[in-house]
Amino acid sequence: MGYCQGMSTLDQPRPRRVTINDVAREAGVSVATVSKVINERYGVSEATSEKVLAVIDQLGYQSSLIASSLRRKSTGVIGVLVAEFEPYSAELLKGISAALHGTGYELLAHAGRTGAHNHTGWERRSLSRLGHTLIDGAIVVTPSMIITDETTIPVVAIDPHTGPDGPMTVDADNVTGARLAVDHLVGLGHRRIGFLGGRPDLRSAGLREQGYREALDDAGLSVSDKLIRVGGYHPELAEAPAREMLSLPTGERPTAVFAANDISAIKVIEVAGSLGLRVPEDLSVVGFDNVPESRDATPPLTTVAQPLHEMGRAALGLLLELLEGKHTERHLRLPAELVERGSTAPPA
Amino acid sequence: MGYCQGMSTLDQPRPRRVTINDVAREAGVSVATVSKVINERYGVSEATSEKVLAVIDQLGYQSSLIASSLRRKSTGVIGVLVAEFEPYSAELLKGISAALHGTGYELLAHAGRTGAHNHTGWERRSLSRLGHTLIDGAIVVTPSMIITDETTIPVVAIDPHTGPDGPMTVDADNVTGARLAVDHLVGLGHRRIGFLGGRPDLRSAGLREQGYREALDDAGLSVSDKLIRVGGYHPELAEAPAREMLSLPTGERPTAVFAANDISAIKVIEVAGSLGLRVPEDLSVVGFDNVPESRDATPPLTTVAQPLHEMGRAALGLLLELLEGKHTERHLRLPAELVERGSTAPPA
DNA sequence: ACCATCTACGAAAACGTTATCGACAACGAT
DNA sequence: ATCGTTGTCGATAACGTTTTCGTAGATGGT
Repeated sequence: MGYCQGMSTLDQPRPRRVTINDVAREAGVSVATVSKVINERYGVSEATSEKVLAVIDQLGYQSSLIASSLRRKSTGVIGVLVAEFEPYSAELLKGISAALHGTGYELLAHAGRTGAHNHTGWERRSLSRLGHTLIDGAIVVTPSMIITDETTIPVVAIDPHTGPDGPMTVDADNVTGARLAVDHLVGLGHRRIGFLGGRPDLRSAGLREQGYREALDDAGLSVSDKLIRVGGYHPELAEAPAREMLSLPTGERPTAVFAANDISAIKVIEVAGSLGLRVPEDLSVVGFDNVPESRDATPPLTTVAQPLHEMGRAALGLLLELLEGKHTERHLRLPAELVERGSTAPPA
Repeated sequence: MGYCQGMSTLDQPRPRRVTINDVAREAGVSVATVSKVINERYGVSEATSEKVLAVIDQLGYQSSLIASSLRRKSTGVIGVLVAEFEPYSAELLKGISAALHGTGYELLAHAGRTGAHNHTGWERRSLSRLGHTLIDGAIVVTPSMIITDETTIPVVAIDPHTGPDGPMTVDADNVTGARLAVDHLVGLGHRRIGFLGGRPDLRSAGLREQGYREALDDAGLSVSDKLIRVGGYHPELAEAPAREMLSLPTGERPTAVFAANDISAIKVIEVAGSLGLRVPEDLSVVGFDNVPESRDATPPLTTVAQPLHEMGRAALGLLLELLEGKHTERHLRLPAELVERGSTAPPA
């Protein structure tokens, strides 16, 4: 019996988009001309240009990114793929976002393995889904896998670079960073320095161990397997190895421990306390990452900081240059920095 | 003289997009049919559907979100506007991102006042720039201003709601949260409870003060202006008022302080220490927000937590319902929760 | 006057989809 | 046979831009 006619008042009538056509008609020119004015193309007189701009202003016209993206073949959006929104990626995002200002690009953040969907390789799927269409390029943070360059769009990874066939990368100098930490301890006079490793599947963990070994070598100190333990990125995973190492008989027990990440380092401090060891008087501890918690630990943790902000900025820089066709460095390595706080002191 | 022909080998020839046309040709059907298959529209036989799907798979076809966005008038992207990527917004993003799984929507994060561009009202500009085209709807986090509904797209704010004319909102129950904190202190036996306010321009700060006053009233305790100080969201801004309050003569000095945010609360603990007051023996302290630092303070801070994850999820839920035309609640208020840690105890 | 050269502009063809609508065949019912 | 009906399918017109290319008019040199 016919439709309910009153319904139409319910959906508030959002005003119809004002298109380039409206502007053209109002200004008495063709759409082509309007487009040229917008994009500051050559070939339009001063007079008409002003007139068109006036109309644009008056009508409040905004060009449709979607339509123009379709025509040119780029969207002006770069994607950032992170596993999760935690402080580490947040700081990177901050750097990227800051560097984005004024470039005309937008940032599309995509979190991968939220929830139970912890399938490795989510990066590849996300990239192929978004990359074909929505984004011009991507920055992927600590990928769970090697991104091969088979993707449609340029990619730069924030990750230690592996081989010549991998994607472009930006990372902090993990080896030198670790050496900074160990050199600091050596400089304080420590001779028995333990190492508590990080997540074994993370390449950065291996590099930090390498830095540890190199630093000891250079200092003429021997590397003892008894002082090296593998840990993880969770407090629980660090507890047992930390306790083992600190329970060695005096004389064998390290006077200082370098942990591959702050989470583990803080656990070391805790375990030390439970064993009656004072930090830093009886045991010095250095971490890596400079997570927010490290500042508030007791004592505040001496640690190695990655220049996350700059890394984000650099990654974006690389990506943009790639998008603009300039061929540049394929790998950028930024220096890590030692942050001296209260958890280190000369040995007793 | 002709062009340099060798150049073409330099730009690696990214394979031409495979379009819906290629699929149609290969499958021996029309593009319309392919489109119907993709979108699971009614009116295509089982046989052709399978054939088309096979071809799609074989060719690795991915439909262009840009083109389809142009045709339908929606992009399947929702934008999240945050002032900055800090733990607070990161947690919200996490919730939103988790809730996004399976909806087919993507998340476009946009950070507003990075760098020196701290103009209030950036939300409006960002919304009008993105909203017209790139995103279907937006969630804006603690806007610096009231978002009027004049925007082209649906918006829900994560913010205390103000009046009937504002946008849809989701927030934590600041008043009840504050009452939780004060009730806790009252329950412990405190009678002189101080309040250290937050950033005066934040509506949440006012609501927390209101909760403080209500709780005292209900407990039959008088509200004394001498025990109320205005602070801010920076440690420095909290120091002077905290020192004033704690320097009152014994008998007037509060035995407990409720601070409108953790930053200030931690400063209170610090100041207390410098005045020779032990926490929690001589002074109980409760904060608000449950920032990461609160867990690592000494002693660990008792505080009120906002259910950020759920708030993000709820905001997205509201937005999606709005996008799908269902009219729902315009304002959602989620309960805050008291997190009891070590900074509170009965008075001496 | 005449041609050559510019400049300013517009018509029209893309870009890759989706939605409408009409065509056509097959089929059952009269 | 005739007439709906139903079930598949394809032409085609959008969606709002950008870009190419042709053309008309103005300019300048002989």
